[in-house]
Amino acid sequence: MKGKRAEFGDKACAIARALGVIGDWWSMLIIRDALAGKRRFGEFQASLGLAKNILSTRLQKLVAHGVLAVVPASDGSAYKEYVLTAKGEKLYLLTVALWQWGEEFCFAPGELTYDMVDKDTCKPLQPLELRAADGRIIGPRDMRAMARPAADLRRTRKAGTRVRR
Amino acid sequence: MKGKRAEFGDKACAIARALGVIGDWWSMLIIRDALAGKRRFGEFQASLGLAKNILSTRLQKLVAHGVLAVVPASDGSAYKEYVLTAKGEKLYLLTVALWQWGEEFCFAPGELTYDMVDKDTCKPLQPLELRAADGRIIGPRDMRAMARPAADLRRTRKAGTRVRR
DNA sequence: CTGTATCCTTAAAGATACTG
DNA sequence: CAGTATCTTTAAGGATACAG
Repeated sequence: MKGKRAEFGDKACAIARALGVIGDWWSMLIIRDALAGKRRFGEFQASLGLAKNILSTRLQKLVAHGVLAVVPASDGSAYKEYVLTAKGEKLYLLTVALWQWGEEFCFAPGELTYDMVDKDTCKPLQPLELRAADGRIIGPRDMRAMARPAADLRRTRKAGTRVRR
Repeated sequence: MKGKRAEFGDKACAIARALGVIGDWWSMLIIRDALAGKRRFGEFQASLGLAKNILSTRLQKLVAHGVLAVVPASDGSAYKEYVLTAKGEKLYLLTVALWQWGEEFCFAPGELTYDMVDKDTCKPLQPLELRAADGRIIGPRDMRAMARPAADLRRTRKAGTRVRR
């Protein structure tokens, strides 16, 4: 988070690169709000309570990385709205992983919090599960990193620039 | 990441709290290494290439939050080893979410990277899927936050202090 | 080899004023 | 309301010396 210090965007590790994009304390909260349907500068600011210049910087960074896109305001005003791209929307899995972990381990019993629910039924979502190719559930010690070319199982790069809605 | 600035640890949002614990640029990489089996100070330092004092601070913070635990060195030396607690191990889902997103969106075609594979078969893991209580797959726009008491679906708080291995 | 303690640099976070 | 531009603060990150 210093800046001159470590640069994560060019590391060979996918985790490091992802952190280079959304690995600061505000970005994932912006994503959370965007997933909740927020799109205006003021909505984000009111929700997050951070300084406007900081929010401005963060939004610009996320736009530069193709996570958010700027579109004309839907109410006909001259302002911008910030909407998730396909790349940004895909962060919902990360959001949920963060949410479920935080909920399980970062609250004292009885503390009030919010839960992620299925929009249709309003029932809680299942905890995320990781599965092997054959469907077996994979635990923390059943996996490892393995070198291979990045090309094969990825979608087109342009997908990241398509906007939601 | 500044410090005096925003405090995330006491927010009502589980995401904010989780970010208060592992929401900086180094912690998730330490977790990644710990999941890969690293446990010694020097192993982390060599792998991450960060200053020793920073690593020391990060390790202490993770220990303080119950993500890592200090155990006597397994080789009989007087040194410490840092092992994941159950709370820390559970971060493997977050790690994989980060990994899969980074791999899909943060690499140019043809760039070399590492993949997460099933340790037994060495085959790639399935992309994470989010499911509703009834098993339906949930996309980014099929969920929302809902207020409720934190007490009901959480495990015991002590689980976080149990160490791995 | 493991760390901790110091010192330094810098840029991230905040406050705030200002423009459209 | 929506942002940009300045200015200040401060602590995070780094380098390095030092201790067990």
